[in-house]
Amino acid sequence: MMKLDRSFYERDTLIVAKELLGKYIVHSTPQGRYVMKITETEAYKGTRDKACHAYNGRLTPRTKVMFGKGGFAYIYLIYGMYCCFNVVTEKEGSGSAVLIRGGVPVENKNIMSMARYGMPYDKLSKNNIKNFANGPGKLCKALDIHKSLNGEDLTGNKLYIEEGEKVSRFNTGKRINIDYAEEARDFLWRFYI
DNA sequence: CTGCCGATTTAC
DNA sequence: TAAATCGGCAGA
Repeated sequence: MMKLDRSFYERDTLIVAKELLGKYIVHSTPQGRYVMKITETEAYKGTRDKACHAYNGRLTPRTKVMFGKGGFAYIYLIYGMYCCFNVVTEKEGSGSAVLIRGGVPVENKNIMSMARYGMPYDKLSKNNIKNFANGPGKLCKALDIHKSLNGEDLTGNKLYIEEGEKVSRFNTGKRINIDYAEEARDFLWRFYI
């Protein structure tokens, strides 16, 4: 399947966020390929977006990757225990990214189930399956994505995104858990299937 | 250096 | 409904 190249990511963050729906995230490891279809994204649009870590040009060791070229992984630790996986978008200096908020397993469900729940996929309850990766922390756990992959080039061979399934319809809503972001709180920058 | 708090998840 | 849990960031 076709890997997305730099030009895909170096576009408007809202467009990238929408077009990422249905695409496949691939984490290639010695244990195999962890593959998930993206079902939920949120756009964080640079220095003018009060919900974005790069708001007001805040350039710190953590946000540095966001200010780089599009098509790199921005991965950070949240609440001291969960990772969030983002795709850096637009041109260098923009400070924009798309948060991958949810997905469903596509291939190698067993190794992902082991990473997520510590048990094989066919042992999972209906609830386990429903909650497999319907949140950014859960998705990272299932894909075995951790902070050491921060800054990884998504046009490389370790962590990348492939063409996936065609998505004809999707929903739009407010971004989750950014109540502090004043007017930006109401932007409809969350997209989900 | 100190102190607060978060783009969450899970258990009670 | 609230605890878990700690790195990042701002302010002193």
